[in-house]
Amino acid sequence: MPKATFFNLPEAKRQHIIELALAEFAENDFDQASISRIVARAGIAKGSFYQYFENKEDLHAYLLALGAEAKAQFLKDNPPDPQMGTFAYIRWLSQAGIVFELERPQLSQIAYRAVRSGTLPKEMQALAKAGSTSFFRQLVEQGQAHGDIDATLDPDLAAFFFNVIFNELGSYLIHRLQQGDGGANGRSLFETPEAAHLFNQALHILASGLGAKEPT
Amino acid sequence: MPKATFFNLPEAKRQHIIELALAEFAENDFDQASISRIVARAGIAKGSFYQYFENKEDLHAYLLALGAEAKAQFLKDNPPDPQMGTFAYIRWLSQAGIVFELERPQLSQIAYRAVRSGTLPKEMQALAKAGSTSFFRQLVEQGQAHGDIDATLDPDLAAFFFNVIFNELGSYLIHRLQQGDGGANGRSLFETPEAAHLFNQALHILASGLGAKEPT
Amino acid sequence: MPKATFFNLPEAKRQHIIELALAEFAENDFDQASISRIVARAGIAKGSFYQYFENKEDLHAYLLALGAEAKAQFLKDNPPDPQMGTFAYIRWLSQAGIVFELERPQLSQIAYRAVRSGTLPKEMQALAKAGSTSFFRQLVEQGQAHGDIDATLDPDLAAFFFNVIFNELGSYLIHRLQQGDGGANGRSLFETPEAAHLFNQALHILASGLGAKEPT
Amino acid sequence: MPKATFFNLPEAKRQHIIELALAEFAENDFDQASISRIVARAGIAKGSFYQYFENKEDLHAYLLALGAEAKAQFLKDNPPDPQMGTFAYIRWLSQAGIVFELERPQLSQIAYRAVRSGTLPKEMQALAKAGSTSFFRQLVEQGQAHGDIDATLDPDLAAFFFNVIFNELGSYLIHRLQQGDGGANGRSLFETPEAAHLFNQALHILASGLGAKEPT
DNA sequence: GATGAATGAGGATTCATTCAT
DNA sequence: TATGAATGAATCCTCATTCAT
Repeated sequence: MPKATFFNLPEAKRQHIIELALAEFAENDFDQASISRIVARAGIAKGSFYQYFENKEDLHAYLLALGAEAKAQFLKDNPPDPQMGTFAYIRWLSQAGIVFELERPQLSQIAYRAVRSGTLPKEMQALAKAGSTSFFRQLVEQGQAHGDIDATLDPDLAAFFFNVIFNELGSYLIHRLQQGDGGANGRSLFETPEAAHLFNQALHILASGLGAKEPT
Repeated sequence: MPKATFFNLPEAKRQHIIELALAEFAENDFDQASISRIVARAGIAKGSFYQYFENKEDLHAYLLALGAEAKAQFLKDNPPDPQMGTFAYIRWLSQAGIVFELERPQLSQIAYRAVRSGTLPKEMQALAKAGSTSFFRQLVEQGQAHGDIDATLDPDLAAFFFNVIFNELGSYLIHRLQQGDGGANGRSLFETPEAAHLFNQALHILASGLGAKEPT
Repeated sequence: MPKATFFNLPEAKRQHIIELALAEFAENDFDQASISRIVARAGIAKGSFYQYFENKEDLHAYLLALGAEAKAQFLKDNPPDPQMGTFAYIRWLSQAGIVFELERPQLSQIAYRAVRSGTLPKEMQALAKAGSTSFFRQLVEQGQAHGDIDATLDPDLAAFFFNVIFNELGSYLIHRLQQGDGGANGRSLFETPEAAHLFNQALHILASGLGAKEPT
Repeated sequence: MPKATFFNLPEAKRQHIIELALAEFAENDFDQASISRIVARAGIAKGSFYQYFENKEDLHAYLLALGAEAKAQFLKDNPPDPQMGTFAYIRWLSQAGIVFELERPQLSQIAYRAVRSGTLPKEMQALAKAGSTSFFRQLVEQGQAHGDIDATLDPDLAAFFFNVIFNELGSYLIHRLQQGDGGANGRSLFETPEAAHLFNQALHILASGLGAKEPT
């Protein structure tokens, strides 16, 4: 955790540092990210950095935490219909994830790097993995209990499918939709008929593959 | 390419160096991998390394080439039934990939890192990426032509599903099956009823999600 | 340019580093000069050097700049008589060059090496070369216009004579006068009758060879 | 001196090695010249090199000796008119030097580098310098005895003028004449009216500056 | 006599972290 | 609290020379 010193900083200065740190860690893996670059750009002294943070890892962990918090807040601000079934919920979650990625690309990118790095210091790696895994695991179990998801499926395997598609679908769609698109960003990119069509198909594939089979 | 000097080395010494290099690059991304560490462990002089290889990149490329060659050989040794349909083909490919990963985990890991790094020298990156994307794209189009895959699906999106599942399923299954398993490795780990069951389910999910819908 | 860090150093330390660097680059060509040697002698950490300078080239360029500045200052402090003719001007310039070389032999040596190396970074080389060449070229043209220099001479060839004699005469005289002289240095060495005599003869040779021929 | 082994080599092989070594040392200063490159290009083993030569310096000294020998031979093959005066002799010597430089540029270049390096191992430097100095010194003394050269001049200073002009004039003329000349080489470049004119002027300058003054 | 693998000190440069002011 | 100079181990890479075969 950042030291108290950091939180005593004037809001503007703190934000400035965070923004530059986000940019650095969004563009570089942990090892490539450079404290020197951050402080140089932020215009603060090297030593000051170590008055604010324990070390490089401390800053990184803090940014990841910021990302988690921002996403949680985002989901809370875009709440699901409490009545929706499992696949509608997944649709909501996935869509929210994509919009979040479009609106806060740096936070998403840092989290993405962290999960895929293997260089993640210690607990974070396990934590992140366990987090998403157990979340989807729960989701699957509820879906099976409600009859939304094929109850004969191994729940962990089903959770794996949700997890991996959930993780990659956003990047795939964004990358694809940005092809030949000057540089629309944010929500707008995703509010096109083509986007809706692709998204529907993806969800349909998941539903067909994992959904409960109707008795014939 | 390694220099002639390297290939003139006694078999044992050459193997020793390769093994240590594989370990280093399997555990570290290109930038983090350390030539110093390799030579220290191998008990050779720093200078000797540069008698064998042009530079760090040369060694890395060689290891990737070794991996590609080993995998190609492996697939040739475990050929598919020429008559099989799309999903059977995917099953074969996926299974072969998993067994290869179990038997040569370092080679797989190095290739995996390389693809996900963006630091790949020049052509290799494009080659690898284009390779897998266009490969699955082709597979999907053939499947749609043969009636194996739902022809109404966007072929690129379907290829994405194959691609991502193909990339991640192996790691997932291996990781899961190794839980609570002292350290069985290679084929044996994968020749259990549980493994077969999970694998069948995974393929079934794909087939249900992406397969052609029977007319009712 | 050296970093701000360097200029913030205590005067004494900065001077110490500069002196050692001057010695190193005066005794070695750029490639042979060793940063390791400099820092070892200066008793500073390798890393500190790179807090002061961008890199080896940065230090080298700085020393060259110091030399250029020192020489310019020196010439300003020993101004020519504004009325003097071409040969008197050459005499003044040459004498000043020699005294400067005696007083700041390292600065002269570094500049000399730089000009003769061909390894000069980029602009400096062209600058130095063009500088001296075009400078003497101008001088010759003015001399010819004023009737000081034989107007039938190829001006470029005449400039070549000035240039080469100017470049080498100093070293020659210094080397010669220091023979059998314990170690007088600076101006004193040059303020002897012998020195004056040799210098007069050299200038006379030039004037006879290049000067305008009196109509008989 | 090269070892006996070297002189026992088949003529062709020996020549081949010499040519590549000449190329290397003509293009690089002593320290930059690379034994590795030479043996690689010559297709001989590293170890063999050290069977032929004591070390790098041995080879370098040998090449310098070859150059000296070749030049001596060249001068013997283009003998001066035994009756000519000092300036005619200088003219002949200078012209021969230029033609030699045009015909054996590598040998000239190596000698030139050696003289101007200061890195020259030990004796060679002194030797080379002393050699040319004392040669011109002798020439001047003879010229003064014969009344060709102003007897009031300091003979060492006069020798310096001959020496430096002699050393640099060739390069200057060659460089100048090759401007805007596709790539004529050898003697032809020097057999033009412009070349003759420049050469005449240069000699005339020397003669006017150093020659005996006619009593008026 | 020929080979070529082995050596190892040396080169420049980077960077997270510490510490005295 | 803020500063920023100091550190030094670590990075990749080069090259003349030696020595066992």
